[in-house]
Amino acid sequence: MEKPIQKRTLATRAKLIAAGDAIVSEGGFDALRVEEVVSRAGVAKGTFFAHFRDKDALMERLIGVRLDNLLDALSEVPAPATIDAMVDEMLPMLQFMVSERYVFDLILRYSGAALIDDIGPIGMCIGRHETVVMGWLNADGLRRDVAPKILAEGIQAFVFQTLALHFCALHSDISIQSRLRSYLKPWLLAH
Amino acid sequence: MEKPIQKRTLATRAKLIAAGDAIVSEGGFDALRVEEVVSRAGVAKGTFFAHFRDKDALMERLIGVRLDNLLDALSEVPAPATIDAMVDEMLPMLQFMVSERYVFDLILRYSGAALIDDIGPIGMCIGRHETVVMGWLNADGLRRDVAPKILAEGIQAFVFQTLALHFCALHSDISIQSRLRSYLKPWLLAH
DNA sequence: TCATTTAATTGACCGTGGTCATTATTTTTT
DNA sequence: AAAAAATAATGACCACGGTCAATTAAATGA
Repeated sequence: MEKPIQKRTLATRAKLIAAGDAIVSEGGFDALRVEEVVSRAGVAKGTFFAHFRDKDALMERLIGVRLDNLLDALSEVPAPATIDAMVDEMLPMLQFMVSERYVFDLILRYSGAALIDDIGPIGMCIGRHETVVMGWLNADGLRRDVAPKILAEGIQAFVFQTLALHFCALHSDISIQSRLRSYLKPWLLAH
Repeated sequence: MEKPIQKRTLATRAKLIAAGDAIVSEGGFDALRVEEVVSRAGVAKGTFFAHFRDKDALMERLIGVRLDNLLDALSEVPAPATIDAMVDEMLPMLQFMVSERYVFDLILRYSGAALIDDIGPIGMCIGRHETVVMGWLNADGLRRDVAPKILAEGIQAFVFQTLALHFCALHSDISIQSRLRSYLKPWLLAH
């Protein structure tokens, strides 16, 4: 069903991604310029857009790789027994998400799939995260009156709320962890 | 403490806002171009940026006005007695928020204040909304074990989650109302 | 009223993402 | 192996947000 992709195509794409990755590790995601990517990759500008719909599509891939690494680690750990432990496990991923405002905005925008058939790397990661978290919801003391799917979606909602408020000067006196805990305890605990 | 603002300044700003408003009502927020705004207002491009930090600052004002109108209506109604009624009351505002992807993204990005002293129109509206909603939380049957402030922030989180999923093809089979209800019932109801 | 200071306006210019007709390369057909 | 068809790469070009030194108009002081 798949058309055979030329080796040249793969090579070019790899060069573009490598170039983008290098730029990001030097100056952060916000510093990435398409012109810089193509000049480092040694291709013309048009080539970039033959491989990626737009700049954000490359961004998504670069961010997706990092999220995937964090998720690999996350899916290894045993289900945390308390909300505090749950928050602690999620912390590295949250810290990456707020490492740059640009990154957070992008994750927010692409966390849902735009079209059914082009769910991007970030959407995939959010889905993976939801699955991992859903697997934690059998711990003792957690409520059983709500479907795990809804519970997991709620956790997502609170994560995004927490991170959004983190960027807000008015509310940045509270740490990410303690704010997230203050949402998750009433959401998840049986009472 | 305020420097007296020239009448000319006010007039120019009003012309810019009127022009922007006209463009938006003709073609939507996404269709607004700064060049078009200044040409309709009969001023030079630089003038625009003397009045607004950037394009989004005008956008925020235009969206803010519409949100304020919706909030005026919302703050008039008596506190809804059920979750269903609560969702129904919020619906007009939610529908505006998802009227354009562009609008939703902008509201999301500016719903928190960037700096303590420049909380923008959208941030103000989100704050107003939170206050209105917080006033609803004394209804019978709602939980009392969580601070109203946290409860209200949670409602915000679920609203954004609901709207985000609304834009996601994978999840758009469920209506905004029913999804929001499925979050708010477990969040707000005593059990 | 005129000179001086302060504030508003101008528009040529720039950075950067994205397009597309043309050219070059690879694959398929004969 | 040559011709034809399909795919990839090119770079001049455009759109559009945003900047800033120069200019013009308004407020203030004498």
